[in-house]
Amino acid sequence: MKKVTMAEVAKHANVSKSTVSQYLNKRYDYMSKKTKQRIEQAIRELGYQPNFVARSLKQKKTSTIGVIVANILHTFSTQIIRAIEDVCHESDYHVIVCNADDDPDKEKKYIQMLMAKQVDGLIVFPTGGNINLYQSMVKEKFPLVFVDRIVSGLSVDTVILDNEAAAKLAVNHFIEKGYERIGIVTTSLIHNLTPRVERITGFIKAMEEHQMPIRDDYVRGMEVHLIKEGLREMYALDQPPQAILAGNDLALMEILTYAKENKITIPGQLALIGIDEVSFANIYNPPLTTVKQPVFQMGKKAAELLFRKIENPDPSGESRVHRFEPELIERESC
Amino acid sequence: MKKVTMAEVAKHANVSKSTVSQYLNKRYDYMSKKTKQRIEQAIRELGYQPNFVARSLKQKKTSTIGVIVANILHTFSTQIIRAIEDVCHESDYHVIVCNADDDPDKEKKYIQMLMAKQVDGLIVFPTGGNINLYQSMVKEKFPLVFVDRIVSGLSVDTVILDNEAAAKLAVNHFIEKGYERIGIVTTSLIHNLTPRVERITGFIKAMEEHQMPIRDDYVRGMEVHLIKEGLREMYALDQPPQAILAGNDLALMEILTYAKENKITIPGQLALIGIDEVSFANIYNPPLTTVKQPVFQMGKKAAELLFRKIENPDPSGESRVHRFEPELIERESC
DNA sequence: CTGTTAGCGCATTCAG
DNA sequence: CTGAATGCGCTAACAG
Repeated sequence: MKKVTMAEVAKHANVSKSTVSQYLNKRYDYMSKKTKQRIEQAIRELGYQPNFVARSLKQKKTSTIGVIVANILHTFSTQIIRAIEDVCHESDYHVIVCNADDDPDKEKKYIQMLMAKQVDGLIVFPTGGNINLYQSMVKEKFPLVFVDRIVSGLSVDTVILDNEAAAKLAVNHFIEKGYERIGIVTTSLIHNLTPRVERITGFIKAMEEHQMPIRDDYVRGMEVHLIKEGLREMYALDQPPQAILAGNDLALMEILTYAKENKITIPGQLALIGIDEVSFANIYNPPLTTVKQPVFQMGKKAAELLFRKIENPDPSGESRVHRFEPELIERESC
Repeated sequence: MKKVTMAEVAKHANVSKSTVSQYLNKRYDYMSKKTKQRIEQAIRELGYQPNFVARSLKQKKTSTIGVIVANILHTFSTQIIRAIEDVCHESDYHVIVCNADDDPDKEKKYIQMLMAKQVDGLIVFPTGGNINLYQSMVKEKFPLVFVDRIVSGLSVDTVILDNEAAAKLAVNHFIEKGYERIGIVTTSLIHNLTPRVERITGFIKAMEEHQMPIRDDYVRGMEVHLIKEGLREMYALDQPPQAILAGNDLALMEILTYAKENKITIPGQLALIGIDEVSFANIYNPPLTTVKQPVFQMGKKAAELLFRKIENPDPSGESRVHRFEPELIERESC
């Protein structure tokens, strides 16, 4: 493990450190051809690699951003991460990803860790449990973008799906296909997370618009491991639902498992639509009708918003919510 | 964006910087209660956050490792990454993930970038295209661990599946179930990547052990987008295979798609086993028999090997290949 | 127990 | 066109 420094390169090339520095930063304006070549040669011979850490310290810029997802088990999270990474790599930013695991304490720890590491900005899927921390970040004008969840009363740019529209798309499709007993199943609602709440709201609104009755029995938000039990209860009703909207990919997996275990045919006995695209939607038997989020654009937008904040900090601190439109991909499960 | 420094904390608490530094590094041994409290208070009042970058520069340690995967589209890659991240977060390391996209040039760029960023070590799924670079890293004793692929002639600890065993497990299962016309389909072999080559070798050996004939027609390695065409050719034979081993998850997806498009029933008309576990194996119709890699242990092992190298650099530079045993998960596709 | 001194490797004035 | 000087924020001896 060696460590060639700029000083050694300078000595080797018979120039001063600052000349080397200028060379590295492509300020060739007033540099003689000969000097340039000597430096190039010295760098090659010594195998010199600039030290980013030292540069970061000096420049107060690490060219690194942090991404904290609430729960990496969601396909959506991983897809967004990939989109962010793509954009960042193009712009020569590095990305450090952390998974808060739906735990506000972990989220807090990661935010502090990443700030201590002097990341230039943060994209977070907020758990919602650290309002004070978020607030202080806003106050200090730390570049911050939220994804997927709205934290009310806070001025932070937020990239999010039009969740109500997503649920409506699904409900309308169910109704078009002639289904009447329609339900929605999603993961736990106890934390009032935006997507889940909005999807339920959208579901209810869409049903009302069509004058369809809404049965509480058919509207369920439960922790993942309780979903199967919830489905059992629904199926124990005298009139179980004919169609179910899966609020997200995790809920979808549970419903699929339940259907398989209980030999419920899809779409014969149960019409199914999932919000969130899943890798196997196309090849499943039957292929799964899903409501797809424009993940790549959303990730890209989040990164771009962050870059803008990093590169020209807006003193006004204005922010807005950027909604993206979902799209129904009709396949055969409904 | 403020930036409270240690100096300000020191001034605020009426002590010197080094005392604060000692406090932060929990060297309380010879510190008076009062001083300690004053420092604590100053930190709280000022909202001081230590600057990792400065510390890293001084200590020549960033507590960050880099992971470069050859191709992040493989489930295996993402699973290993998750395992590595879990282990690292426990040990307070950060992880920067890069995707070389099977491109040696990208790989090279990322290796250099990460080393410039002074990561303490690197876990890489080598593309195999940068032997010289790998060699110079070894020579400089830069902490390095390879995953999934062996680079011959290089002394680097490597974590890898016993790929031959994986293929044998599958072949044996096919044979037990009475299949005779058995094939293997995997992604392109032109780069001689370890897993693919070894899986084919394992396949052939297992067939030979059972005195089964090996038809070249049934042994195919093709780029992902050509697999369907390859399958078409296999099915145009007078005797198409009755059983196919999918060499990895990408190949499996293609086979599944082809089967669906051509209404080939599984396992009725085609028995199928995939190497690599996929998220939907359990809920697919039929549930998919797979050969599973012990991903978590492999990721953990890779991280631990790297930590050991980082923490006590072994002057001998010895290294070995760490093989992990695959496991057949029998479901219903064979 | 606490303060002083010296860098880590680099970028940036500001004189030559 | 080039070099000397200064400091980013922190740690690490070494003195008190």
